[in-house]
Amino acid sequence: YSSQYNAGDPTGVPLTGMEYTYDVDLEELCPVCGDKVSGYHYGLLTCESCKGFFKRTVQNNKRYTCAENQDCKIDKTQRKRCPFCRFQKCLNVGMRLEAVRADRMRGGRNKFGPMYKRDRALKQQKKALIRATGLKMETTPPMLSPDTQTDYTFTGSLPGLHPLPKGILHTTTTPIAPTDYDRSLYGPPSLGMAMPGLPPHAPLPPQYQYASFPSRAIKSEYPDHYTSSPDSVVGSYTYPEQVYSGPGSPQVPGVPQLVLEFLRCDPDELQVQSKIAAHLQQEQSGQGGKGQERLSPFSLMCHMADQTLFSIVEWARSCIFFKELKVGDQMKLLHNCWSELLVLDFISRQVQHGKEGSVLLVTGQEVELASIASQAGATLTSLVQRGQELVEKLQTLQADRREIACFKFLILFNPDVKLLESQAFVEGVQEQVNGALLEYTMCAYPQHLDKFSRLLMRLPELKALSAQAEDYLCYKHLSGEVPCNNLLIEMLHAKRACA
DNA sequence: GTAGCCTTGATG
DNA sequence: CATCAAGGCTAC
Repeated sequence: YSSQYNAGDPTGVPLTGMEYTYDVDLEELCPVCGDKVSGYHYGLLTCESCKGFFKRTVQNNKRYTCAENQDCKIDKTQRKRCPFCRFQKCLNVGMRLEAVRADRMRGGRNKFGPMYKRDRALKQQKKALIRATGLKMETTPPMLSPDTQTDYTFTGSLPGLHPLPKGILHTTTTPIAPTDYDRSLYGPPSLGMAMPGLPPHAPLPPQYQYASFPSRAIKSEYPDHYTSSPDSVVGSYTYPEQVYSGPGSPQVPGVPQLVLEFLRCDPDELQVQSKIAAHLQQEQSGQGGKGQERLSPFSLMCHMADQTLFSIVEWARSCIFFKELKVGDQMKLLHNCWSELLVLDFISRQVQHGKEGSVLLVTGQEVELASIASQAGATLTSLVQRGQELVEKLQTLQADRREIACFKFLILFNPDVKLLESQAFVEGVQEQVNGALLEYTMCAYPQHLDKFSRLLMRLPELKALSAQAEDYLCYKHLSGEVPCNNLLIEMLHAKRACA
């Protein structure tokens, strides 16, 4: 049923990507039926009728059956025909069962309030960005689920608390500490203040839900058959981590502790997106006094890559194992693999969200492959092409978030890097990560026993691709086309200096 | 059962 | 006091 994912694009206008697109607000349409949105309901913007339908279904614990093949098209005119498929779609697009109140209390706010607020802010930011850069937006931004949020409450060290190692960063921008403002609003209050030294898995107080609304009540009220949509749904990358697990629930079976830790280290995608989008906007408005002179698409991409690199460095510096290393070793490792991490970041975004025929940027902007082919040079086009081939292979393999998270560590802790103070440690980490990834793939995908080795085979390809990308960047740099004060260039120099 | 409009009440 | 997402009501 995930084939209906793209239904919210009634215009079908093949946007060329690089030009200003008229503000036909696709987001104003209900993701379930395409009717007019009346506000946020049960987790996302929907129309009034789907809101009511969802409420009735959940409150009255309704069960429907589909007379066809459970893949009925749901639109404004046909939404009444198959409630089964309509409800399926409601769940698929992300409507939240927990937002229907078991106690039927009226008025007030629930825990989604801050998420709505955040989503609004992000939408506005994107709108401003589209004006500034002239790039098309992704039509269906993934909404952050509060459940996912709690995964990130253990932030380790905040970037910005310590100055970055001298030499790695002294460019125009200083990294801004992520606003933990929102984060603390989502998470349980006690977690929001995550005390230093507190074990990340400390038992949690049982209730942060609605007052007089025990979380257990939610589970019993709305049986699993709603929530447990098996992961086997092909291509359903919407909310892979959404499985509801109550506070203090035991760890996810089959997922090694280390892999869970890697996921915890992963930065919040929307936060990065919003930060980089804001930065680019600022960059853009600083150009040409009357706002007429836009940055070229290429230099825009450079800035984007540059900012992504910043976030990658931030990620590395705060994540398990890496933060134990001396700064000198940290730099050596990063100098060695920055481009691979950058390419992997791009690739994994395409694997998870990418639609065929276009690529998704860190900023949430979407660019048609056709427009790249027509506007970019041959080298860049072929780079993107190779990237897409790798994306397809990873999609075929069904590489998931956890595996990608392992990839990042395998790349970062490269035992081939010479002259490390903690050579043995790095080798040890590499081995541990390999073990964890193997264990995970065997447990999670027992039907694909060779998944581990197939995944590993992609790493050399990634390396080759990133090397090619580096060469390209070097060439562009030599011809003076890369904006100066660029972390990319600094990394490039540092690496070539080592070699 | 559907869907448009109404009432409610915590939040800022 | 305004906002706005919850639930409620009711003509179709």
